[in-house]
Parts: sequence; structure tokens; C-alpha cells
Amino acid sequence: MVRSEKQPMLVHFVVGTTAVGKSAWSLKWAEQTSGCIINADSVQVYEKVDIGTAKPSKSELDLVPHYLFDFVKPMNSYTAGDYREDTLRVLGDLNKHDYPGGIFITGGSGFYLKALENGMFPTDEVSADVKDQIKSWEARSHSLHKELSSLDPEHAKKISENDGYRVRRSLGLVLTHKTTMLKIQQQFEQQKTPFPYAIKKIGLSIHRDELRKRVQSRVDKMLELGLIDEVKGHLDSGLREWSPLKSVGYKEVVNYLDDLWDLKEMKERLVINTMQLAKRQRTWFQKDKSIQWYDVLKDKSELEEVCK
RNA sequence: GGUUCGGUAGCUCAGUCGGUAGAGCAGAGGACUGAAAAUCCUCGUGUCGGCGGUUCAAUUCCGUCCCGAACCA
Repeated sequence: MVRSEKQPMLVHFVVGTTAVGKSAWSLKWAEQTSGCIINADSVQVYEKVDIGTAKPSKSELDLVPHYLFDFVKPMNSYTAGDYREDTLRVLGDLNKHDYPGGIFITGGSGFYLKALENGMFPTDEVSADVKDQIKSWEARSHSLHKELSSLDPEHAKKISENDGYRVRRSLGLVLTHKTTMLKIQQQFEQQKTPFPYAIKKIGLSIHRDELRKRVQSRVDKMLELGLIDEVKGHLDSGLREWSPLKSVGYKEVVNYLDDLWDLKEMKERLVINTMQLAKRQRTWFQKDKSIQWYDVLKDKSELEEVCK
């Protein structure tokens, strides 16, 4: 792990679907190399949500330095932009102190990793006036997608009119910047600076049937650890509307506690929704051709060597 | 044993006043620059329980048998 003065610091991205074993694998290597782990999971950043996010245990967190886990306070939000900023700050500190061990940025949030590597174009805050304008259109059942189409037809074509979240966000940006999304993007591409460190991307994969088995037993384990009580506590503390409670592993338990589902149904939905999440993660990472993939069952010996 | 109601996609069901059928869920694939574990898009042939009958034509009507459920004995 000795590196010459001229070479940029190397960071590992450890990616893959949920429950494939990224955390355990990273922890092992971080221990062996006296390295550290930086979280790349959009839900493990939040405090309080421990069991349903499969957050590392206290003893695991103590084995090697862990960054960006368990720090966003209840009812606060966190974005991909925040993640990029925080991660670059952590990496900057490690670089400054000439960190000797392996650095493992581990998690399944593709959007966060893309934001980290490629940057986010800087945007102005959407003004209250613009927000009001959008709200008044909505109140009059005016199609926001049509409005976006007239302002930025090219971008509107890429978004479904049913994707209310994206339509609203794009409309806000286009109105605020008084230009098109493409121009915002082009301007950003010209001025952006490349990611300042060398990246090695390691993807962990597993056959779908095997993943399902792991997910099933993980769901059972989470319930044994008291997931239902954890969620009940969060609801009692008024955190129902907090975004991590809407994520896989939490929204199903909320439905159970609301008596919409019985225990069996909740367990089934936990497994199904986790598998569907895994599919979306797979779709995201498949696009990135710079990831070196390893099957955790078939490529065991290769996985013993990757970081040596 | 009798009566009634059911048997249609992997599951739950809709429907066809007779012209061989479609939703939700599941499953598969995909998109995605500040909620991303979120949000959204695309993909539907299945002996319409079996066998007969009527009919130009039956999943639809009739008969019968099988299998469920409920009620009556």
C-alpha cells in the first residue's frame, strides 16, 4: 500500500446489490490493510434507522475507521450533492495525512457514487416565487409536464408525465435558471474538474436465487433483532414522514403496524421489495463498464487477491 | 346424500347478452443530476376444470362428471 508521491491516492469503490456481502468484504480488507471504510449507502447515513438498513454493528464500526455512517439527525434530509461534498472532504483529509491503508467506498447507491465521481452541476436555490408558480399550476390541475415541454421540450421528452418528482424538479430548475437542462449541463461539463483520485471499482455479484435466499434469512434476522420495535419507536417519535422510513425495510413494517398487512404479508413484501431494489441496483451498475465484477461464490480465489 | 355459489395468466379476480379474453400483484427488461432503499417507463396465448350436446361458431347456453366453499340433512 506504499504509493509514490506523484501518484494520486487510490480509492476502491465496492458496489453491488443489497445483501451481496459488500460490507463484510470491505471490512475484511480494511482490517488487513489497516484501511478505512466510507459509506456509499443513501440510507445508512441516517441516525436511528439501524436494523432495517443492515447498518454495521457498534463492534464492527470499531474495528476500522468508518466514515459517513449514522450521522444525519432525525427529520433532516440528505442529498447526493451533500454526499459528494462530505465524501470529498473525508478523502481530502485522508490524502492530507497521507493515509497508508486501503480506502473502501462501499455501498449500493449508484446515484451517490455517480455524483461523487462525476460531480453535480451547481444549481441555484429554487425561489419561493417559482415554487408558488408551480403550486398554482398544480392547484389548477394544469399539466406541469406540458409547461416543461413549452420551456424545455428536449428535456421534457426524456421524462414521463407521470414522473411527478422529476417534472417538478426540472421545471423548478428551468424556471430558476431561465435556460434549458441541456445548457445547464453543457455549461457544467466545460468547467468541471475531474475526480482527483484514482479509482478501482469492484463489483460483487451473486446468482439471483442465491441472493433471494440471503434476503429471506436477512429479513428473518432483522425481525429477530427487533425491527418491528425499532419502527414502532420511530413512529411514536413522530418520524413517520422522515425519508428513511419510506425506504425498503421500513415502509413494509409501517404498513404492518398500520394493520394494512399481516406478519406473513409483511415478510413477503420485505423480500419482494428488497429483490426489486436489487434489480434497480443491478441496472444502474451494469451501465458502468469500468466496474470489475466478481461472483462472490464462484470467484472466491480472485476475491482473495484483488486488493493485494 | 341434497341445495347453492365458485373453478379464467404464477397469485387474486374481472369479463365475454355466443364470434377463442384483461386488470392488479408477481416476474422480465429499462430510465434516472440534490427524496435515489426514492420516482418512473416498457413487456400479457392462457387446453377460460374434464367430457359430451345445441350451434356456422361454445370459455360463454344445456347436460354430465371432477374439484373446492358454504348451508341443509
